[in-house]
Amino acid sequence: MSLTVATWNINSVRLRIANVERFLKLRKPDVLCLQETKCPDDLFPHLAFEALGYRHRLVQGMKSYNGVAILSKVPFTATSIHHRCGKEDCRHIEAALDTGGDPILLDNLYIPAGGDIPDPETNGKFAHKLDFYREMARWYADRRPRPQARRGLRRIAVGDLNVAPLEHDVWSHKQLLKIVSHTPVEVDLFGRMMAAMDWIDVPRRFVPEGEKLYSWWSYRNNDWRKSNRGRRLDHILATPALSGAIRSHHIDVDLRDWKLASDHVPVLATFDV
DNA sequence: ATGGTTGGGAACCAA
Repeated sequence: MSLTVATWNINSVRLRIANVERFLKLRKPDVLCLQETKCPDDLFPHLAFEALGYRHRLVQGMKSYNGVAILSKVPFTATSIHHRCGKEDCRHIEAALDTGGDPILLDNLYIPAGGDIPDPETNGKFAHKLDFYREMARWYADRRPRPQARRGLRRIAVGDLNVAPLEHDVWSHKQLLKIVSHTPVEVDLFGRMMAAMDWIDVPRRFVPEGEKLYSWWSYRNNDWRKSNRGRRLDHILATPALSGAIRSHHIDVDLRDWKLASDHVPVLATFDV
């Protein structure tokens, strides 16, 4: 079957529920992973998703900040809520998608943004971000199968990872080297997390590293398209077992122009599973 | 500089 997974930092699911519905009707992903829902679980707009056929939902939200949700047409069996760095701040949930055969494990991640100053000594938010990456790298390393079994491990990780790892994942590599999201220490830790599971960077399968690719544009630009000072902060990763199943990707840039747009746009990938 | 949330103004967070 064809499996399309979408990830979107929605920056308040209640405020932008009409945009979410419009997107789901337009692209019809099988699974949508949201970050920054900013919505306690008892207020989550379940009915809107139920009405569009997203009957399987895993939601972990809190008041004001963070929050992640997996909305799926595909049934999932096992689910996990992960607490990271000793906090319960709603940044990582996991579901096992039942697409026939072995389940496909799906991680929905909202990694800390890290604040303004890229110094863990003076900025606790940046320290938290680095700790989160270290914890994820260790967690994936512990789950990486032995080489002879690696063929079988089907896992997808998506989300707002708040790091733009490649030179052309930002509008100016040189000018962002000291800006949080593109500093060498973050890019190194991103690489360590990638190596821990042998992750494939799905969009970069289709877009060469020399081409610009963004999923986020600041609200603080008058004309985001004209200035085009973007960054690729939202990612879709897949294990080598899914390498031959990757069919296509799409970054829904035009949604940045919708009324009441999020500063992030959806990233989608389609697999033949 | 802009925007969301909370809470009823200003602070915190986003990146």
